[in-house]
Amino acid sequence: MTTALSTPTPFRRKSLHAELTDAIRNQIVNGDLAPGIRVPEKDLCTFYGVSRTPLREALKVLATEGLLSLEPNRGAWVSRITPEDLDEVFPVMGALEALSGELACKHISDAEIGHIRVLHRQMLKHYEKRELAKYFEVNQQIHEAILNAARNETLATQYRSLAARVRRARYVANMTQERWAQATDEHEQIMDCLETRDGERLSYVLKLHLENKLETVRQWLQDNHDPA
Amino acid sequence: MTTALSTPTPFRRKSLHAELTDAIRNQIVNGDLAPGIRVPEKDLCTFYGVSRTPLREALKVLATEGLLSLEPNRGAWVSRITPEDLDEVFPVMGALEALSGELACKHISDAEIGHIRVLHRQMLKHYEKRELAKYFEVNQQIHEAILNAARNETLATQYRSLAARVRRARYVANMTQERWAQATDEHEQIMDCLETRDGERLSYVLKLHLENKLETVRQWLQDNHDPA
DNA sequence: AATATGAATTATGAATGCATTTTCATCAGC
DNA sequence: GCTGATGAAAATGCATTCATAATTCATATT
Repeated sequence: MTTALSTPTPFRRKSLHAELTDAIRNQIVNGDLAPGIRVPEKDLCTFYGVSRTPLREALKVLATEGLLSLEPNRGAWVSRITPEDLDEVFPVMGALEALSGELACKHISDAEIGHIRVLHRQMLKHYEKRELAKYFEVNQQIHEAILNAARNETLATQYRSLAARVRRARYVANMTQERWAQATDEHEQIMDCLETRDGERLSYVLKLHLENKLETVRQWLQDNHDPA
Repeated sequence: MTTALSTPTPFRRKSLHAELTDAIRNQIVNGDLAPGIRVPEKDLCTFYGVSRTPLREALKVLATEGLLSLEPNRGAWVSRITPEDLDEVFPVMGALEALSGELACKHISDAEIGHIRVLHRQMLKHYEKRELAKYFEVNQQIHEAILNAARNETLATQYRSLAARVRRARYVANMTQERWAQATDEHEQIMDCLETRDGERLSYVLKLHLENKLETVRQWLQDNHDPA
């Protein structure tokens, strides 16, 4: 009874609202749509060449993700990032990241550790050349790989949702040389923990790593805060 | 400059899609819409007497919350609760609840502790009379009060979202006398931690409490699992 | 009888249109 | 000059309509 087609591999095109959600989310996360600005439906409709119906569905989703705030009859704004937001979000991310470290050490394969090792070396090279953007890029890939190793989609989804909210700040946060060196050192420890599969310590290091990152982002926000 | 009206309290009627979201969420969480069943748009439209546009917006939101699953061109289903789901969700809830305990002990006021003490006594009475539904009700209020004491809306939102997903199971989970006694004892400890503001221990107890709850729910799921 | 095929039915995806609310420019009154 | 009123313009909320994909059911074929 086994044929070449015995394994079902359904392929379905994403619906428009889903694609819009992803596209607009990217626009927000990479700062293309700046925090605080209004987002009239009409503008996005003409930009994407779609009607209001699927667009509005996307806006509702992004609002529940915390990237937009909607006011009835008044439309959508890109959520602002206040210092209070950071103080709220980072502890939660810390708890989730700690859990991800713990679980990752339980489930991670040798191949995955190897892959992260490769990413780690790439990141170090970007650090030496002071290529901030590329550093961030690889950095994010490492954290993503750890998250995947935790084998918990619920955890990953929740974490990514929060990360998206603060990543907008992280992108522009210019680290001091000192902080950058420290972060790199912390990543060295993270690598160690993974290779020895020391979940408890990884949990601790990741949380610390994030707390230090909070300081960086908070600093940036103080320097660049826009008047309400 | 502080007047009676210094705190802005904008007064806006919720929009229809928001009310629908809440209403349908309740239907799902309290089991009125059972896990696994199809949810045709038309049925909900006639039930609520609304058109498809706001309804569909609500469905998108509930899908991002994990209560529904949507398949393009095929419609919506109430998410099933599998043992794998529980194994994913509970650890994440555990991490969040641990954090909430830690934060609550930092911020909770004497009045709030007093209020929780009142709820605690109520719960004990329901336990003695073996009133399961009322016990659950007050139980939930206690956890909600702790969550509020943590003073972190982000945390609260994330936690509630996960709690909603498993509450459907919790409602029907019939506890053994043994487990019930144990849970009550754990709540005694929770109360102690709050009154001594021992965040570290509360964190630990809440996590343990949740792990035990997982066992109960998992047991129920084994007994009542419906065939896919 | 069992399976496969294709038309009819039904459901969802997306665009359009109308009603209501906000916004904003203009102007009257103090 | 500032406050508040008025009406036009614009934006949002929701219903309806059209398009397209999925499902169902009758029919044909083996």
